[in-house]
Amino acid sequence: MQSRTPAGRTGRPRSAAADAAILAATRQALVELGWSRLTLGDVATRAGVAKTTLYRRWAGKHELVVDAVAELFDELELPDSGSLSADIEGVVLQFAAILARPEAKSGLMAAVAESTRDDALRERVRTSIVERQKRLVMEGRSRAQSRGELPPEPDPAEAARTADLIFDMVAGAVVHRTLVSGQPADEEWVRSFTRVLLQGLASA
Amino acid sequence: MQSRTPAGRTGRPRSAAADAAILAATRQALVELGWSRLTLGDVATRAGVAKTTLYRRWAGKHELVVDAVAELFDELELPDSGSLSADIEGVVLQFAAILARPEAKSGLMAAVAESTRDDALRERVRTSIVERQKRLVMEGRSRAQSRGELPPEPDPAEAARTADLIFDMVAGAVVHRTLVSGQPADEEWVRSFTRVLLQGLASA
Amino acid sequence: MQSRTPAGRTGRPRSAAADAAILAATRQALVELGWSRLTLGDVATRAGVAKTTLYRRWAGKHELVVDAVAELFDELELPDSGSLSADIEGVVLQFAAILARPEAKSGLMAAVAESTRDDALRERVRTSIVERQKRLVMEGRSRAQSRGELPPEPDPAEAARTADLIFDMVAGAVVHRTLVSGQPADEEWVRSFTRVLLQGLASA
Amino acid sequence: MQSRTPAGRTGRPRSAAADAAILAATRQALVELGWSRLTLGDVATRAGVAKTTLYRRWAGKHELVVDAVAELFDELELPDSGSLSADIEGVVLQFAAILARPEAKSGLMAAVAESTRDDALRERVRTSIVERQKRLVMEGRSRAQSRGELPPEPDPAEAARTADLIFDMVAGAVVHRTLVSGQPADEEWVRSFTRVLLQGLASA
DNA sequence: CATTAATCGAGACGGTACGTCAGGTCTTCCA
DNA sequence: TGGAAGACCTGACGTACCGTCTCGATTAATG
Repeated sequence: MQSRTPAGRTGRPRSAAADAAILAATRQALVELGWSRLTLGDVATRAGVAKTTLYRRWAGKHELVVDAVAELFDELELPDSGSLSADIEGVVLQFAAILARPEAKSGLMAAVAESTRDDALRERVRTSIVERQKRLVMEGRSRAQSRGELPPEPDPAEAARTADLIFDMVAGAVVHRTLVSGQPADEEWVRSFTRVLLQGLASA
Repeated sequence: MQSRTPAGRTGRPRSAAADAAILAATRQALVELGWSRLTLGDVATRAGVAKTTLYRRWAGKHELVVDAVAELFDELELPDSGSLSADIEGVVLQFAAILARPEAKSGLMAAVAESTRDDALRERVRTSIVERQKRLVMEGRSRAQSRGELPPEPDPAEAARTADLIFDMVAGAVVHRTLVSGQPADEEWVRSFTRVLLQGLASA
Repeated sequence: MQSRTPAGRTGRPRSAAADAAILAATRQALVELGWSRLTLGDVATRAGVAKTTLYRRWAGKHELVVDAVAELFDELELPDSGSLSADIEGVVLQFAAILARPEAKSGLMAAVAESTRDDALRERVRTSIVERQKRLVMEGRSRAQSRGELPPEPDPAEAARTADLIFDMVAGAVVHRTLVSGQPADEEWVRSFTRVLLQGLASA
Repeated sequence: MQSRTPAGRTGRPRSAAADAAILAATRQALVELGWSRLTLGDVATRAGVAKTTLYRRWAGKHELVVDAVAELFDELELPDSGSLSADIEGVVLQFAAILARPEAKSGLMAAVAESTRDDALRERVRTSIVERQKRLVMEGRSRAQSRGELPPEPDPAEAARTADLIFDMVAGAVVHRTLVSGQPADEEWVRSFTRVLLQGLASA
C-alpha cells in the first residue's frame, strides 16, 4: 500500500475506495488471466479507475501484484490444537489452500522471479509476506516449548536462525509441491511432511 | 530441446550448431539482463541467428528459458562421501551453487510462475528438470539403505511417494532460502538443514 | 487527412502538429526512397513520432501516401492567359511539373495499383485528388465558353460526362507520357498535345 | 510439372514448361490476390515449382509480373473496319477489355510505380509492352493515310513523335478512365473519346 | 463562499518488444 | 546436375502494453 496524501494537505485527497477496488481487480485479473497476461490497463478498467490513478499509487505491475497477493496471506491463523504436530498440520493446510488459489500462484512466483534482480521488490516481498507470516513459526514454537514438545532456545540469535530455517523448509516444501511438482498438498501429504519435519527422515 | 528434422528427409536440415548457440546466448542474456528484460530478438542477435530460426524451434520465451536452464542442472552429481548426511550436504551445496547463479534464478521462477497457467510448460519443467534430478534422491536413498542408515522400503508406491516428498523438501527449502528469503544457502545453513531433515525438529 | 478529435471531448487531444510532420516526412521519404522502400517505421522516426501515432491516424501505407501526395496537387492553378489553348498549356505544364517530382511519381501509381483491389482506397484517391482537381476543367471550359471558344453545354449531364472525358484525356496523357513512356512532358510536347486535343488528329 | 524426357540427357527439358506454368500461376495469383498480396512463394507453389527455379529465371516480383502481364497485350489486333474512327474504336475497346481484367490492372500499375525508381524495370516495361504495342498506332496511321483520312508525314522524326503522342493519349486516357476514375471504358465512352481525338474538343 | 491545489477519468503520446510474414539465398538430398 | 524441399538471414509488418503526458472536470480543505 502506499496511498495517504503525502505531505501537503491541500487539494483533493486520494480516494480510499480506489485502493481497495484496484487490489480486488488485480486479484480478479490474476484469476482470469494469470500474471503474464494481466495488464495494468485492464486492471484499471476493471477497477473503474484511470491508469493514471493506478500509477500514482504503485510503481508497476510487480509492486501492485505483491500487495494484492500479500493480503491473501493475512488470513492465516495458527490453530491451537493441543499438539505441535497438529498445529503444524493445520497451518500448513491453510497455507496450501491459499497457494492453491490461482490469484496467489502465478503472481507470487512472478514477483519472486523479478525480485532476483530488483532489490526493492525483494524487500517488499520479504516485509509484506515472508516476515509478516514468520509470526506463525514463532508462536507455534513458543507454544510447543511451553508444552514441553520442544526444548527452549538458549541463544536468541540461534533461535532466529532456526525460525528462518523452519520457515524456509515449510514454505519451500509446500510451494515446491504445489507449483513445481504440480501435486496437491493434501492431508495425506501434509501428515507425511509433518512427520519428517518433526522426527526426521529415518522415521519415514 | 526440440530440433532434429522432424520426419521428412528433404530440404536443408536444421543447424545443430544453432541450438547450442541459442541456448548459450539465452543463458548469457539471463546473466546480463535477467528474465524480464531478456528479449528473443536480443537472444537471436547474440546467437548470430535470425529471430525466425528461434521461433521455428521454441514456442516462446518460457520454453526457451526452461531448456537453457535445465542444462545447468545436469552437472549435479551425488558425491559418495560415506555417510548419508555428508551425501545430502554435498548435493545440497551443489544445488545451492547452481541456484545462486544469476542465469538460473530468475529464469526458473518465471517459468514456474507461468507454468501455473500453462500445462504444457509445467510438464516441460517437470520432465526437463524435476524428474531428471530426482535420480539423486533415489540413488542417495539406496546408498543409505545399503549402509543401513535408512530402513528398506517395503512398498514401492510408498517409496515413490517418499522420494517425491524428500525432493520437494530439499529443493523447496533451498529455493525458498535462496530466492524468497534472499539468504545464501551456505555450509552452515546446509548443515542445519540436513540435521533437521535427518533427525527432525526436536534435534534443533 | 483524418485527425481532429472525433466526437468525445475528453482525453488528451490529438496533436495537430503531428499530422503535418507525418505528411511532410512521408514526402521526404518518398523523395529519398521511393514507394517500395518507404517504411512506416522510418516515416514515424523522421516525423519524430511513434509508430502507433501514425497507425492511429492512417490505416496503412497507401492511405498515408495518398494524403501526402494529394496536398501537392492543391497548388495547381488555372492561369488566365486569354485563350483556351494557352490556358490548357499552362495548367498541363504545371501538372507535368508536379508529376515530375519524385515524391509524386511512385506514390501515386502505387496507390492506383492498390486501389484496383481496395474500394475504400479508390474512393480516397478519387475524392482527394481526382474530383478535387476537376475544378480546373470546369473553370477552364466555362472561361472558354464565355470567350466563345467552345459552344455552351445544353445538357448538364452531358456536360459532366464531357468534363470527365477531358480530365481523363489530359491527366491520362500526361501520366502516361511521364511515367510509362518515361519522357518529359516539356513545352514542345505540351503544345503538340494541346493542338491535338483542341483540333483533333487530322491537324497533326 | 511432369514433362516426358525419359533419359534426361540434355539441358533443361522442363524449363519451357516451367516458364509457362510460372507465368500462368502469376496471372492466376494476380486475379485472386492482386499485386500487393501476391507472393513468390505462393506463385511457386501454384506452378508446382521450387522458389529456386523461379528466382533462377526472374530477378524479382516486378520483373515476373511484367512478363506475365505483357503476354496479355499480345492478343491486341488492329481490326480493318474501313475507317480510321472505327479502327480506333475497335482497338481501344480491345485495350479496355484487357485493362478490365484483374490480372492486368494492379500488376501493370505496380510495375509502373516501381519503374519510376528502377531504370532496368522501366526499360523492361517499355520494350515488353509499350514499344511492342506501338505497332498498332503505326499500322492504323498508315492505313488511314492510304485511305486519305490523314495527311502523309513528310518528316520521319516528326512522324515518330506524333506516334508517341497518340499512344500516350490513347493508352493514358483508357488507363485513367479505368483505373483512376474507376469507370468502365464502354462503347459510349470510346465513341466520345474517339470523336475528340479525331476532331478536337470543339466538336464535343 | 471563493480560492486553491491535488485529485479524477479519458485517452493520446513515445517507446519497446512482440510474433508473423515475405523476399531472396543457401544447403541437402533425390532422380 | 538440375530441381524440390525447406531452413536460413534480413527487415518490415501491424499490435499490444508500458509508463508518461495532457486535457477538462471534480472535490475537499483553506482563507
